[in-house]
Amino acid sequence: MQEFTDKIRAALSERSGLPAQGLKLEQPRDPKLGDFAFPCFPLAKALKKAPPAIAAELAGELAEDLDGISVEAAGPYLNFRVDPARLAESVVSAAVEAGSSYGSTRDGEGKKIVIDLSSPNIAKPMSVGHLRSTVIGGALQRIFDALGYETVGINHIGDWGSQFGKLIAALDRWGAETDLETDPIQALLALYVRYHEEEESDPELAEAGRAAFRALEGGEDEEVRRKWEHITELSLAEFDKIYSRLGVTFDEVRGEAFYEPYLESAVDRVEAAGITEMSEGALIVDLSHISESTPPCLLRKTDGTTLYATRDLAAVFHRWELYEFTRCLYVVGGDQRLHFQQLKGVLERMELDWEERVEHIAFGMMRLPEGRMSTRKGRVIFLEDVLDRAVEEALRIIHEKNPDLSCAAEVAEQVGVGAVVFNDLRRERIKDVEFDWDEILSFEGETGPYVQYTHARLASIQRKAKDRGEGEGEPDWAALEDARGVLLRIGRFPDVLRSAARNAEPSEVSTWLLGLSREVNGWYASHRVLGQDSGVTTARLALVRATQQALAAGLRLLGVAAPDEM
RNA sequence: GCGCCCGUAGCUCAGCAGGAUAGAGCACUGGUUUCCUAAACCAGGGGUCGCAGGUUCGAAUCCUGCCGGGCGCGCCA
Repeated sequence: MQEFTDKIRAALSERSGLPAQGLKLEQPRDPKLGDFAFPCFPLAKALKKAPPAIAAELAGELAEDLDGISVEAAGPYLNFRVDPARLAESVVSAAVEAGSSYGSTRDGEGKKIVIDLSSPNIAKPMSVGHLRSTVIGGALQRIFDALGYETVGINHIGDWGSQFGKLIAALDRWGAETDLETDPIQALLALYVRYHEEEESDPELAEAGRAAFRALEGGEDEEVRRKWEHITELSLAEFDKIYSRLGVTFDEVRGEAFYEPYLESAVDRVEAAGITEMSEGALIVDLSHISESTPPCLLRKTDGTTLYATRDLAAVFHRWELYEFTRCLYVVGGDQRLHFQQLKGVLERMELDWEERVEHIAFGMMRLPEGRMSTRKGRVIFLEDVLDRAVEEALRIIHEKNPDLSCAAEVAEQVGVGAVVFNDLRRERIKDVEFDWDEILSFEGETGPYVQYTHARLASIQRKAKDRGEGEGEPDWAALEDARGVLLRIGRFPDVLRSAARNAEPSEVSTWLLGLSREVNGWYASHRVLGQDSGVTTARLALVRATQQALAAGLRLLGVAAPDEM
């Protein structure tokens, strides 16, 4: 479709003298007005004429330049309409030829994008809260891949810090009475909760926790190290089960511990920049250049051990040296805004010019109706339970609506998990979401299953056409005149992807999928594909195919399966 | 107290880097299946775009203040 917009821009640029790139083509309010619109207001000043007069004049001139595109002035607007047959042929062919890679470009060739995603903490179960980073990050990685970037998805496991000292202390004290093998994460969680319950009234326990972390960080105590490694292995094995259901893979799975050997040099590097100071016994970087009230970044505690910020600093240095990224995206909740502001603040004070390539891709918090989730207080919803219930519900509906479906269990998994994933990617990532079972188990309206269902019906028509040997004639492209809405949606996909990547916003893809589904469902309800005049059937079938593939391409980027039957 | 984020229909959200009469879904009411999957489609009601100023030919969109909600604020991660 870009061929048409390029043509319009070029002609407009020629006639107005403005650079083609800056000309913004919009969609007319009412689709009846045209396919693209150009408001003439910005030209008024330069030409010293009223916008409607400019529009009228340009309409006449442009009509000569644009072959196959009609122009009409409507007040201060210029409305363009592409010849229906040309639009149909162009959009449908592009989508069908590209197939599952429709929307892909080479925009990002030679550029690297590092994405920090998921990043759960060891020894804690994955809650629906962790879903967000995993699913948003996974979608972003696929979107950037599709645009030709080289991406590096890093799962930065929270496997380090004083909490593991606490856990080891708890294990030392109560390990004998704990079964770690049957359900390791639940057992570890119970230990963690118990530690916190007893810590306050038991100074010895608190000291044991601190001592264990010191020993862990010191690296000389083999015993402590082994316990920590065991905890890590148990947890990672559990996480992998979820990741495989979500279809998420990583290029690197690195715990914070991985950066442990780099901590000293990271601190040295910051110190060498001459921006550190001692404050109340701790090593800090002052950040008052950001604002008077920005708290300093702590690199080292009074007892000499490092902190979260130190490790993230070591990690970002390491990533820069390894990849020289174009963008380094941290898909982390908005509650950590200050942390990333401080991290970037330190890089800024070090005068590293790549500081602005580091971005915090913040997302809203997942909350329960009764408030914030809290693992310690047992106020959490486990991701596994949500997936299981969604799949169960999908299976129930399949039995009800399509009892003959052959691979029902497999499709139920695709639909159930798809519903959960899509639901999370449906709204702008920045918005907080309140967890709601009814919403997540709903498969009607603006949901993943709605898009999947649309896809399945389009796939079904193609199967039937093949059986009957229909749709092999010369396509009568003009017959797609009244599928304009569908065509324009399909044609817009490459722009949607670019925008989604620029804004690191997967919801732009979900919104597009819902719009295309709505559009094609409306068309489907009033047009029959099979059994028409050969040219009409062929053209409609091609549209069906193009739409089906476009939907599949979009769903794939979001990490949602596109079953052919459901 | 200070800082950041959010605020569009009863509910959940779109509204594309300011542009034409603010759009969907859910819920509610009514309709559509001898016809390619009714997880669908069509029709209907429902809005002072939190409030007040400002910038502009033009503001849901940009700026300022206020209100409401969320999050955060040195040795946790």
